[in-house]
Amino acid sequence: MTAAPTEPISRRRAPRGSARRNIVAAATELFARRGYEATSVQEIVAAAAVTKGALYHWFGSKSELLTSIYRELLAEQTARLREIADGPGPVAERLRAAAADVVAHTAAHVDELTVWARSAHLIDGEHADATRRERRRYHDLFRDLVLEGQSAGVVRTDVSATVITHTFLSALGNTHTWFHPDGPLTFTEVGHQLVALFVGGLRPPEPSASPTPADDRSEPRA
Amino acid sequence: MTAAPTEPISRRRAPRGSARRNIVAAATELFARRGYEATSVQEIVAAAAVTKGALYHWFGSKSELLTSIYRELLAEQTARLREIADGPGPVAERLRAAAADVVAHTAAHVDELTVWARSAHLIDGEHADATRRERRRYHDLFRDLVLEGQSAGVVRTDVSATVITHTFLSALGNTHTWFHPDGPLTFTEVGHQLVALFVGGLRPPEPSASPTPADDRSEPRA
Amino acid sequence: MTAAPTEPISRRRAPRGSARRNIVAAATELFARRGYEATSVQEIVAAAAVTKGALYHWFGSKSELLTSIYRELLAEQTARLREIADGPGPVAERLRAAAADVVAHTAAHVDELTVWARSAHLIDGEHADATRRERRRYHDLFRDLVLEGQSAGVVRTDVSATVITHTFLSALGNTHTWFHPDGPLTFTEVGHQLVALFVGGLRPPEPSASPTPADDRSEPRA
Amino acid sequence: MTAAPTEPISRRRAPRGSARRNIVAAATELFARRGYEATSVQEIVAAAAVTKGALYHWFGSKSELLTSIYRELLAEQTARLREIADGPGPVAERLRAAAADVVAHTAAHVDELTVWARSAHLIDGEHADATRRERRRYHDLFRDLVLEGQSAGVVRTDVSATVITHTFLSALGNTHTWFHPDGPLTFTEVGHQLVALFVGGLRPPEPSASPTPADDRSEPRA
DNA sequence: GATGAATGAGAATTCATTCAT
DNA sequence: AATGAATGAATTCTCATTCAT
Repeated sequence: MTAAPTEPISRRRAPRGSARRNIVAAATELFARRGYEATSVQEIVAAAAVTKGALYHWFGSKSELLTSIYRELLAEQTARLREIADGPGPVAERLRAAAADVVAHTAAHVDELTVWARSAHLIDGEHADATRRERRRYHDLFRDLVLEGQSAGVVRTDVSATVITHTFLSALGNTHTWFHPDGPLTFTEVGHQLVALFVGGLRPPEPSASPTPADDRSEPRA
Repeated sequence: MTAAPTEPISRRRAPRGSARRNIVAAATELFARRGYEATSVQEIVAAAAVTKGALYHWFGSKSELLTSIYRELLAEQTARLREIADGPGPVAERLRAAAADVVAHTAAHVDELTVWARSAHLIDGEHADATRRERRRYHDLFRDLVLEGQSAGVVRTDVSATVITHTFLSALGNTHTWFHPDGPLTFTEVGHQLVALFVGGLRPPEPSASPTPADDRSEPRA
Repeated sequence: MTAAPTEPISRRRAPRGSARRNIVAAATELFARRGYEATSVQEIVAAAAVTKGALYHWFGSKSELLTSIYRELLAEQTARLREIADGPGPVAERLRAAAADVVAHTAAHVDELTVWARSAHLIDGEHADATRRERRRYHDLFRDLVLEGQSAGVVRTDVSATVITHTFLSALGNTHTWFHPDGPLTFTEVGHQLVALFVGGLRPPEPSASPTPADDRSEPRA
Repeated sequence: MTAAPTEPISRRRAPRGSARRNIVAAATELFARRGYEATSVQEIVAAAAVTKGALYHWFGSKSELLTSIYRELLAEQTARLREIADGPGPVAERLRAAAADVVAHTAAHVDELTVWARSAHLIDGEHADATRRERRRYHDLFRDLVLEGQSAGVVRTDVSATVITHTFLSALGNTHTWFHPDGPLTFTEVGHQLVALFVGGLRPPEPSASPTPADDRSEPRA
């Protein structure tokens, strides 16, 4: 199942002008640098060198603009994860690959992801719901891989696949709050360590009680 | 008979308690539910059944109100962690206890923590800086415990203590985005699993390359 | 797979009829329901399933569209009134027929008439002036019939023909503010009563002072 | 039953400053001269020499401002009508007095009434509903007087009291569309004629069929 | 300790209209 | 005869904060 097209209503045709592209680029940059709420529509159009009317021609609202940016990212990330999950190789290998891919994608789009993490809660309406559903699908894809690992006996079963998935994705989704490019570790190194931590954490525990948890269905809210 | 003298659009009073306490309670609730930026001072005073003047009497600004809420929490959390860290017992035990305490405290104050996580980036000024420094101290306290574990050989050394700390705290700090009280697991169960995952993840990996990483100093940004 | 190319916010097409007719129909309905000012050109074209370009191809402006709708109606109504006024029969009979015709025509076109009554004051320019002159001619036609009745002694002369005319046309033009199809009376019944009231009101009063008023020339403003 | 106070929420106390008064005066004048929709909030505050914030402190919205102006008028008019209706004297006399009073009040407030007549349809929400209910009460008061006249045998019964009431009030409410101060008749003269026409129209018709119409309950919409 | 009217700058959004295609 | 992206100016409304009382 491919991601639903991100557009609101209407017809298909590649924009002749570059207005839409400029708007997205400017908004991405500004949202990342100053935050969604602290960026005014006026600033976006000024940076994109278009008029307000043009922005509202392409996006129904400021929040739809934010949502659009995130949905494009999410669609791409989902496609990649699906490819890995459906690929060949032992599940342990695919799990490691999936984790590494999340790390890489996160690194490549910290800005956009940061903005969404901070401001998603301000968005409501149809678009937001659709986005949350898509995000939910992404999560489920990852969780299914963990479940497969549990079935294969390579992933501990005393922690639910859902908790494992959320933990890993949360840790990743929060790097922006602490990672500093000027720190002693590069993002690549941090990424390796995160993958190692994740993979290591999956190993079944030493002999001790390990009740198989219910395969729960906690829903992501954002 | 002419219409009664007309009045401005405004608040509505209710039997009052302690003004300051009411303000904090109302603000906490509203910030958590709608977000800091989406909550107006007007709404806070209406919910707290006080006037704007009263709010500005107790808090210098809206952002100081947010900061105050978080600082109180942070102080409490820091004190508890310090007690655990400085307590008796083997480091492995203290690590587990610290993790469990973070989980418990997080559960008890999701709202306040969520708000800060989402909106800290909007705040600046003295108060905010001080708060960030305090938050940094909290993080360092936890990391030092991890370092102690690494020295004692009970914690893997191929992942930096900083990364371990951030990972755990991030996973915890994000529970609000996915935990559902109606889901199959109670928060207590999820908490247990998170601690297990954390503790399990700390174990040194099977024989493989494990270069001791530099004890980096990545600074938390928020 | 990346998201499909994104598209602007806009209209949606439906199987088309005659563009111009569709536009008029859609505009009439929307203007009547929500008001002229509260209806955007965008909404009109959406409802008519045409594009903005098409609307501006047929009508020079939004106000010209409104004017056009009303002028067509007015022309028809004027032609009918002229026929009745110039017809055979005693003036009393023609007066009653004219009143009945106004009632019938009003009933058939409440929407269009309502819109004009409410929004004519917003319109200016050549077209609007011409329309107001035409409307004036319609009024004069009716008034002349009343004057003829006064000369013939079948209509009271203590009230000026102008006041009589305006009163009757106003009462008619306002039915939309109070008539309810679900009420106890059908529009036909209400119409009969209005004609009866009009005709009855024309009778000369019982013996009392009745100075013949100047045949004034108060001009309709809208 | 007195008219409900026109204010939105909140407490009572006479405004210290003259801001509110100035706003109402400026708005009344501008709405009358240019129309409600054609008058911007900016123009109102400029004319009232207050800031936008002050306007929104006293009125929740532009439409609430319009509604307030009308409601005050309506309350006054209702009070006067009630006094007349409940007064002493034969019903025929009270009917004439009521009509004369409506004419006088209309003359004194053409501007405000014109604005409401033209723009009421743009207003919705709570305030508008309340206003329509109040207007409905006014209408009922008048109609009850007509009904009393019908019972007493001084008013024709072949036309329903509701239709009579609406007709008279509509004719009055529409004077603004045609009366010209520069015309041959003063408003006082026109008023006298309208009252004469109304009173004359009430007389039972010459011998002819006159079925007592159902005492209908058509609801005014505006 | 508190009030609440007033500020003033700026926010998002709407809209009739144009014009290159 | 029609398209639809783009315009640009204006619109209503919000909001944290102040200050005379």
